[in-house]
Amino acid sequence: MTASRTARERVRAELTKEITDIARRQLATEGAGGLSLRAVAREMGMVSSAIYRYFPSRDDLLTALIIDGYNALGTAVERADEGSPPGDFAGRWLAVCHAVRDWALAHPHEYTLLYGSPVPGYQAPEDTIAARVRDVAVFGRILAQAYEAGALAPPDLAPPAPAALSADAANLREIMPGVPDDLIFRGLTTWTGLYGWVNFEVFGQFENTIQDRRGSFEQSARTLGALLGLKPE
Amino acid sequence: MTASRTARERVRAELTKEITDIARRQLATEGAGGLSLRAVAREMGMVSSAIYRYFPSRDDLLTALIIDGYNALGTAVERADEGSPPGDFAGRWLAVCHAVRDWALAHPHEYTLLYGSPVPGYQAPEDTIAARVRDVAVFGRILAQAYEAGALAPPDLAPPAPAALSADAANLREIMPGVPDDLIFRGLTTWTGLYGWVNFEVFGQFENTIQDRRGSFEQSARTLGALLGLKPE
DNA sequence: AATCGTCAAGAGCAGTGCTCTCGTTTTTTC
DNA sequence: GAAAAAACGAGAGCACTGCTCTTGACGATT
Repeated sequence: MTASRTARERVRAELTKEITDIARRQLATEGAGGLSLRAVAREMGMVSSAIYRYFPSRDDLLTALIIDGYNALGTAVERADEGSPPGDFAGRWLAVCHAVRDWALAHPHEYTLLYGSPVPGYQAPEDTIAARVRDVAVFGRILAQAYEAGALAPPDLAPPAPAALSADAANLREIMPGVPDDLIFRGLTTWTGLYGWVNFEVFGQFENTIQDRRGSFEQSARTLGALLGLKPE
Repeated sequence: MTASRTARERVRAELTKEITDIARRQLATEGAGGLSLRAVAREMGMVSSAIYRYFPSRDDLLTALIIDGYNALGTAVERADEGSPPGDFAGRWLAVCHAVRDWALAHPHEYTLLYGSPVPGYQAPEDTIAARVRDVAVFGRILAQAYEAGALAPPDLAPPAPAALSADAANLREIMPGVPDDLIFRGLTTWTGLYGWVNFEVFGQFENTIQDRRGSFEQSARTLGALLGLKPE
């Protein structure tokens, strides 16, 4: 079966892709709630029930789009990271921040699917977790490498992470190997801070408040980077 | 008309409240997408079309719930702030953080309505902005008072806010009067950081990652507070 | 060549938001 | 106090949704 894909399998793969493409376009224009299997079928010249041969339910289609979204975002973040000199950790962090923001602004509805509120009645299955961690993995790598290289000079802020959190720190260390507890939690704060900003911007919370979004964002990203001890070169 | 409310006006107000109450219950159990005017009507023993006498569309019902939500969250945050000694700025900040998180965890679907992705095809009307700013107003007040009292010792992080952002800083100063530009943007970073965390937790991003959510959150809140120069007493 | 699995099509079910009309009731106006 | 006006609940109906089931045709496998 691995050898020669039958014609049927080929056309099936093509139709599946066509469905997700149309669905992604609908998603981009209408948003997650406006995604309609019937409309997709209509646009394909199919009858609505035929779609169910390819996606057993609307949620399964959504899941496919979500996985695609995680991968697209992950790829964008990875590319951005690779575009900076490996030793310029502050620059890499900033590049990652902009990659996340740029991608989110370019694909607001897909971003919403990933980091916005869960779709009504839908809950992400396990299939998504593999793709979900790609962006944060990049961040963890930067932080771990910067720490290992001794390039971090984190400011001496008040409270170190209490010992009670060491178990969670150990979990998080999978993504940031070798990093001490306190810095792990700073990293967590930094990461959620990044997405907090992007959420606010994508969801329109800055509508009448901030004009220079990119400038303010960069300022925020730099501040968060400084929190980790990342010094611009 | 202000004098004697007619019987009709009274029953109208009561029915309106009953509708929003039932809708809020539905929202709590089903989520935003599962909110159905027909279901509300059914539960009230009314015919579905009658609801439209009170709310001209589903979006208007949602708007009412959103305004209620902003007010509930605003009240919770204000109460939390008042529960701390006025001079203990770090304590007030921490109390506000926990108030936001506690309210969000207690009313996840309402929180989603406020800070999650916008509901499909729905965009918040102007009516909401009055209630929307209550929580951030509390934060701005704490920061402004702390600065005025000379209680802030913000760490010397790398980049001060560039002059290009001074216009936006001036806007934000409405909420944090007297605070210098750089601190205003640190405040913005702090605030978005808080909601970034809460979003991650409410939307299930921490599901298999963090066990001690409250502890980790507090660590993050303290770190963000330290970023502002808030020193615990 | 016959069989078996896959497929598109169509009808149909239950549900949705929303509109319109039709009597009835309440409020306002004269 | 009677007449006009406004508000109201009920009901039918439209267009739409996700989803299921059945039917008949096509393609792949033995």
